[in-house]
Amino acid sequence: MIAALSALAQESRLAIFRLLVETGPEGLPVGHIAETLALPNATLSFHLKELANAGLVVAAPNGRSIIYSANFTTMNNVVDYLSENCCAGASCATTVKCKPQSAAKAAVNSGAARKRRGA
Amino acid sequence: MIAALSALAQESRLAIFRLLVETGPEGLPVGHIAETLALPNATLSFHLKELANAGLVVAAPNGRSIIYSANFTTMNNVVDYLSENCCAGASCATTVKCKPQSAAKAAVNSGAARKRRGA
DNA sequence: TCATTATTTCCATATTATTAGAAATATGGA
DNA sequence: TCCATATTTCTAATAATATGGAAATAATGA
Repeated sequence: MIAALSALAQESRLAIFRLLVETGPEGLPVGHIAETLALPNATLSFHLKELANAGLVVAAPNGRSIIYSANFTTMNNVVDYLSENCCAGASCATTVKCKPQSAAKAAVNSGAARKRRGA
Repeated sequence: MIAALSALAQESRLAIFRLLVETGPEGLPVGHIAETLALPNATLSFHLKELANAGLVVAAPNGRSIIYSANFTTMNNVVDYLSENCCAGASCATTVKCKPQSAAKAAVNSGAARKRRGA
């Protein structure tokens, strides 16, 4: 749990993770992330490793690229944990779980959802 | 947002915050927290300042003590933000918000809720 | 005012995180 | 095999965070 929170508590990594969540289950190659976020290769590689260690992202080699994608299961666990420790359980117990990836992606692509993510 | 995540991404601070959430809105004096968690004064003071800077706890001087309590509003914002960035919005939009403090405290004191918090 | 209690600030030290250039590795195609 | 592309590892510098003893501050009551 500390590992996941720690991984997200960093500007670049939070940006990487958000990008991957927005992208959905198909993920993105490292080079594309580097270009989008203007991060040097070594720096990005370091942060991706941190995210992967925390189980927040998953790597899938594909030809000479490596595709990274968000791990929604881990993120659900984080949100659940914080909900329970914030709200002390019962009053947040009706939280609706995240749909797995295809549903999540559809949600991302809706305009209303996108608007709120700027926060 | 980074500040709040960063504040929670540390063993001692997460323990402090959880203790204050469990305690509820009446909060605890610093000395009581120090004793419960076996933390040296200076160390605890440092971590409480971090939590306060992140807006996760609030300090209220009371006689020669200072009472710290959890700030549920900030924590709700954190959970909301992560829900939107994890679940990409729509599928988590029905999340029930935490009741303010008295309700949260009641929830804490229910056995079922307590059981789940061990995670 | 003085003693007591509660907490913070000061300080030094130790540990861990972040950054990014350059070299190394791995893959696929000519 | 050789080249180009994609990514990681190596390395080292810098910065930030964590720790806790000791002194300082603040508040209460005698």
